Amino acid sequence: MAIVSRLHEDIHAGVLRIMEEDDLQPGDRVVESRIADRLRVSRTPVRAVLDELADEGYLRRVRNRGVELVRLPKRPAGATPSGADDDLLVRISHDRVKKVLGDDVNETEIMRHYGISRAEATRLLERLASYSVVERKLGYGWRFLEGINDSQARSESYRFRLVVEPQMLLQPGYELSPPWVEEMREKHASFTEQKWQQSESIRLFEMNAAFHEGLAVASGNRYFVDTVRRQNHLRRLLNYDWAYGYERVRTVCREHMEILDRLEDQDYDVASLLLYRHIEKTMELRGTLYVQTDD
Amino acid sequence: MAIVSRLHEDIHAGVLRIMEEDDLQPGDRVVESRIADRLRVSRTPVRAVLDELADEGYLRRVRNRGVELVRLPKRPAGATPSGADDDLLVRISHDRVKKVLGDDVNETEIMRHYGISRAEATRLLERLASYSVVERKLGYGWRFLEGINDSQARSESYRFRLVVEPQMLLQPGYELSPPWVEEMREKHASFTEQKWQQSESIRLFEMNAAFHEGLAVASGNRYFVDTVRRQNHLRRLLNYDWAYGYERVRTVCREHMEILDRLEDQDYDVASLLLYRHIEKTMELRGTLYVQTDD
DNA sequence: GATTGTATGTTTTGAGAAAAATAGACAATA
DNA sequence: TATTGTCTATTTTTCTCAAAACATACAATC
Repeated sequence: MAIVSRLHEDIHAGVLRIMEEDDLQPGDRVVESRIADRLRVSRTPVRAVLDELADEGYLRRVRNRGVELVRLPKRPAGATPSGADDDLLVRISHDRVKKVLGDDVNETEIMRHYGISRAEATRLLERLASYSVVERKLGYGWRFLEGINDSQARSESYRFRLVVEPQMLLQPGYELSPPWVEEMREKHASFTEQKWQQSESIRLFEMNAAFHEGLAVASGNRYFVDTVRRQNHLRRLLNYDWAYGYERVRTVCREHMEILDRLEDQDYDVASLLLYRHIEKTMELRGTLYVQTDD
Repeated sequence: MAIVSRLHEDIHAGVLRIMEEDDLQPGDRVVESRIADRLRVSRTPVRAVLDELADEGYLRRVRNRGVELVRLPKRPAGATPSGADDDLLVRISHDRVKKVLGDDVNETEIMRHYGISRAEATRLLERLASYSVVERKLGYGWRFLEGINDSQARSESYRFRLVVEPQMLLQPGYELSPPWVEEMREKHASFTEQKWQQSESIRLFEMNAAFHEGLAVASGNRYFVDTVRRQNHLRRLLNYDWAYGYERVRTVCREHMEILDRLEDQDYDVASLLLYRHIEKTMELRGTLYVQTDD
């Protein structure tokens, strides 16, 4: 009855989220069909996940009465929502940078190298193609686009973001969701308060990505959201090291908070300008830094 | 020996392009291995395409001497580069708008409805997902994202383009390719000179898409290019009718030419502003038009 | 009357074999 | 010596079938 499929993982996360959202207390009943409806899924896989949670002791199954909450499992604060697929995507990109993979690859090579099925290999390569990391050759095989990791690609990405992100704050009807702002403030605080460790860099990256994505969501325009999300994916593949120290972490957090402050005051023009400067500054730092660290 | 696969189609187009680029004259030899190298493909499929062209009488095969050009096949002026896959993509979107397909679909349904294999159905749905037209449900099946065709989505698209497209003309190092400008001028001229027919609307759409994409390419920034390309794909799925008359066609062509004029004069600021107004005007026209024609 | 438990039908996924298509090597030829 | 013709190995695609996973209907239970 263990968690097997993608669906089970998703539902597992979904059940936790719903129980939190509904502020369920120990003893409250968890209604299987409600959850299924809200996740737009049938009861079958929901039931399996509930059984799983019952086995782990978080829920209790009562014959013919369904399940009731025993205690909420705590979600790790900076839980990465990325699936197993994403990890492989990152691994492939890194192996490319480390020259483990050559300019050209074919599906069979990926299959064997990472021990996955052909279908998976195809899916991965297609996703990498959608991020312009690889492209399909006319015949068999794929090739990595040159300059994946050079300062050129990075600079293009920043210039692109400089155009898009500040403008999305100026869209008509721009509106942040207060709970999201709340959550962001908490997460940022946790970084400035505790001591900085290199091992936190992934969590920091994810928070950063979530910040920019959230700003896009508030524009109410799906194309801004798509765009920011794509750029986040791309950055996840390329900028995997946080090469700066604690000072930079503090600065980033402070700048993010300033932007939120302004947005909450509906001072969109200033917020937009601050976001512009924020991205610009990162671009400049990257520019100087990567001269040394690149391959 | 007929053209079978995607690769053959691509190579067919590639061979024609190369022969044009190299300005080959009747009697000149066509070197198989050169073409294969330039297209980054092995000789095998190139050979098949050359045989095909020989069968059609454009090339002549001489035993142990390869092939020589007899006459260049003329490419239709407004050739649509879209494959058979794209047609189905459009059909599915339209069937959705016409309510032939419901909110939710599954792969089997698509398979049966369009008489295609499972693999194809999956591919199509995944592509539609990459354009945010459908999304995978957590369990089995896919669902159309609401508002695919309502004025909301359209308005979001225009607002997004208003931000991105004018700015890309202002990127450092912006440079149009003279041959491309030349080609565009010719194509536009062909529309203003001849009588307007509704049947030309697809060709007009493709020219329009190529215009905007070309402006992006000149920015030298892959992310602008990706973005414009995605928007073009999306518009291909949604705005399939050119609902305006000849007057509007002329206006669009004139505005495009004005933008090219300014760009060639390196007057980027004005070009950017003109492009902004151009998109804005289209947005306003669409807004009034679709109130009547939308479901 | 809503919810759970159970059974059944559908849909998707996965693995493996056969077929199709492509890449690459080598000899023959001009 | 470069290019073509020919042949073989490799890769990808397609198909089929079984198994897994999911959706749904219906009876049982509170």
